[in-house]
Amino acid sequence: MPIEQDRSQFRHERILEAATRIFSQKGYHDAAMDDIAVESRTSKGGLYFHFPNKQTLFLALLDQMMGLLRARAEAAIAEEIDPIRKAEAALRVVLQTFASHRTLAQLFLVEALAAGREFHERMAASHRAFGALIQSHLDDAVRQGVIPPQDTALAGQVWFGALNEVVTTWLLSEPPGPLEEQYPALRALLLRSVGVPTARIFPAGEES
Amino acid sequence: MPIEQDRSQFRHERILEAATRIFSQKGYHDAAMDDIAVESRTSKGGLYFHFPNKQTLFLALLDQMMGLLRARAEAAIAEEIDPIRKAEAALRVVLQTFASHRTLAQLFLVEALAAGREFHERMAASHRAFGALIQSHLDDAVRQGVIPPQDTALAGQVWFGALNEVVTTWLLSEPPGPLEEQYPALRALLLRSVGVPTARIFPAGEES
Amino acid sequence: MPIEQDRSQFRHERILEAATRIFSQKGYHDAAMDDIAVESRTSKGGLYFHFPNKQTLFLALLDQMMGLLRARAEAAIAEEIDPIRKAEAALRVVLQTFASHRTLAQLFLVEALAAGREFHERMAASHRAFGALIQSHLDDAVRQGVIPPQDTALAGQVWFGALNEVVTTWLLSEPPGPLEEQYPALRALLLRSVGVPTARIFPAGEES
Amino acid sequence: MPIEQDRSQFRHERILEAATRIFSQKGYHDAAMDDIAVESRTSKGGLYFHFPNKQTLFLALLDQMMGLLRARAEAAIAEEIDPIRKAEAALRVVLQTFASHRTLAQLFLVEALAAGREFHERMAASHRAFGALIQSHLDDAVRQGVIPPQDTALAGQVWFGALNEVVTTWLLSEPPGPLEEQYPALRALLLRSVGVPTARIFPAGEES
DNA sequence: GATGAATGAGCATTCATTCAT
DNA sequence: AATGAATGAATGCTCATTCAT
Repeated sequence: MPIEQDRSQFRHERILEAATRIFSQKGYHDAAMDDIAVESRTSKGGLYFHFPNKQTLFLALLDQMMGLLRARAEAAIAEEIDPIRKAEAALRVVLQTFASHRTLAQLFLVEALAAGREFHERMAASHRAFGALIQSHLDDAVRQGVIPPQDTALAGQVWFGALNEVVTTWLLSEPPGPLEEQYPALRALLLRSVGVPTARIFPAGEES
Repeated sequence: MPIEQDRSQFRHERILEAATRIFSQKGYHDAAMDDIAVESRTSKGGLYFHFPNKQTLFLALLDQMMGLLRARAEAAIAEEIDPIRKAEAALRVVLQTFASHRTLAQLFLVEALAAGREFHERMAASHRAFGALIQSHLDDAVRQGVIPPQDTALAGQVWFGALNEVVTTWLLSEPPGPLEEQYPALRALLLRSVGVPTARIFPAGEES
Repeated sequence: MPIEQDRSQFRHERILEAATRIFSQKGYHDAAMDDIAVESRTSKGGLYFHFPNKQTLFLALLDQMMGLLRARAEAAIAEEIDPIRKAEAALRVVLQTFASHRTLAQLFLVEALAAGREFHERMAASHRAFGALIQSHLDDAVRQGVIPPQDTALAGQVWFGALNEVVTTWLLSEPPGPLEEQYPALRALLLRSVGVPTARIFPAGEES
Repeated sequence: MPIEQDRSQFRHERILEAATRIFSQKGYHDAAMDDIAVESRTSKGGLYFHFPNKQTLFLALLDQMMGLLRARAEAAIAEEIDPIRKAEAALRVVLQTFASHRTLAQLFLVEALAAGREFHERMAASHRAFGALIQSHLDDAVRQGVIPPQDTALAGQVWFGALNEVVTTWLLSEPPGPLEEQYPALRALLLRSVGVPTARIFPAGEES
């Protein structure tokens, strides 16, 4: 019954979209399953047919988003050869993705913590994953002698924390300004933080 | 009736302490006013006499904590003359304070977001305040020519974001390791990020 | 605050009465906590203040009823000296109590099983208790040589089972006839079952 | 299409068997139609094709069981000539059947009440039927002068009630002991209850 | 000031039943 | 005949907040 399957899958996705909207509008706790049912033009029973409970539905959203970020980041990284440029690419892509998906960013950076204890471990894992990604390329850079030996694990955390803060500030500011404009300065700060020579940071000498 | 006033104030504080424990144990949403009433050996009515509602009680906690952080930071800053050392002092003190008050850190960095929309603006303000503190000293450093001109507002955000991430990771890790050991490396990264000369970062040449 | 206590206790009892009515009207499962709240002129929250959940409320009812039966039976038994007469008294009193409290009987004999697994053990205990009561007096009778040695535990069960069946049939019959008229014949059957001589059963020789 | 008919009938039976298992495992209310569908390797739609609703499905089970009991009892009764022995046979067979089909007994004696109001009349009818069966043979016995004239309708009820209690106690006891061992003592009690001479009850004089 | 009983809106979840395919 | 996705009414329970005493 491919037709039925398609329809079911379509509804599945419609629910995910609706949930994204509702959760990021109202926050995890204030979002009622009823709201999501209405928004996805489904019945409450239909919702529960596709997702066993509210928590799982929210987790599905986070996982979906992690997948998106990871895929984009990996694609961008693959296009670069130089390890520093790889790390830069990861930073840039995540910033861009958040910039163009404010709703998702809201979910990922704010609501995920707000959703309660159960999600903390999951979030910690996401943060670790991003940190590890940066770290691996910084390690390459160290190996190649581009930057001095250092605590690259911490550097990964610092990069993600900085990104996180910039995006969160943007999320909580009303009205939101252009997030992407922050990228060059952020890039400069973070590159400098790991000891990338100034010459490499400002190729044409355009110190801000 | 100064005695009664004392008693009232004493109870006020007992409630705050109890609330701190309960909120950081259970999280904002899962903490019931009942729990706090019991923990503070008061009645529910008593609670509501001192605080008009749950939100306000939680806000009082955040404000108290902000006050503590601010006081400590300002004291530490006042002891330094050099602007870079002032900025460093702020960073160090906040890290130390969180390290020695895990419960407060939990509340401030995790639960505050979890508490819902109503707190977002407040949190944004806290973040801005810390960022501005760092920024002001970095601006002095720029003025003195110690570091190059740059987007010091962003730098302030980056410093706080980095700190935030490091502490949060520590909060969510089981079992928690020693947070303060991270300080030297974090300091180095952040000083370097704003262009402090390596010679100043590692005075005796002890590159890690 | 004895006044408040009184009021609270009064409400407690009003809830129990309302619950008795609703449960025996609709049965355990079809009785909604809402129904009971309305019937007891309370709010749902008020209900839950007095009883932590539906099950506990129902159990309180059963316990209350067990207490009533036990008290009446013991009082009646205490008035008799002869062990056979004591056993008879228990039988008679329980029959009478059920006859005059149809609602309670419904709850005790029908709904208690219908309420589900969780109550089975409790019901089994009630049955055992009644059986043991009969048994103890039959044992006395055996000891005194009034009736032959026999499996008095089983006899206790038989007596209660017989009573149970007669009452249940009456409960389920529409319209209900006079239950107490059944007593003499039931008494005769049960006395004969344990070997009480016919002469003692029909003192004046009034065989039915 | 006899083959299809067979298949349908086969499925019909598979559903009944599955329902028996599920209902007696979980009880009427906690048994979900979904559970039964899975257990019978059918779909929910399939279930509803064979039985219009949950109630009807459960009734079908009860009817099936009543039929089994009736058939066995009648067969056993037919083998006896003496009316007392006929009544005894009915008693013995029902006890044996319950003893060897614990699941069915559970359904018949416990869950049937738990299933709610709608089943009460049906159950009453079953009880009446068994009572009437006993009664008819006791009436014969009275007519033949084997036992004294008495309220045989009540006696039928007493016999069934006693049996019911013994079996139910066994059902609710953990772990279940051997039910059939109770038969001789139960028989003696019940025969004596209707006035069967002791000599007939213990042919070889083996008073327990 | 303090108490704690009472309120009631709110919500996640279940499940018998339906029906398009 | 059979499937299983969808429906939606029903319900037990929670908890911030109020208020008579």
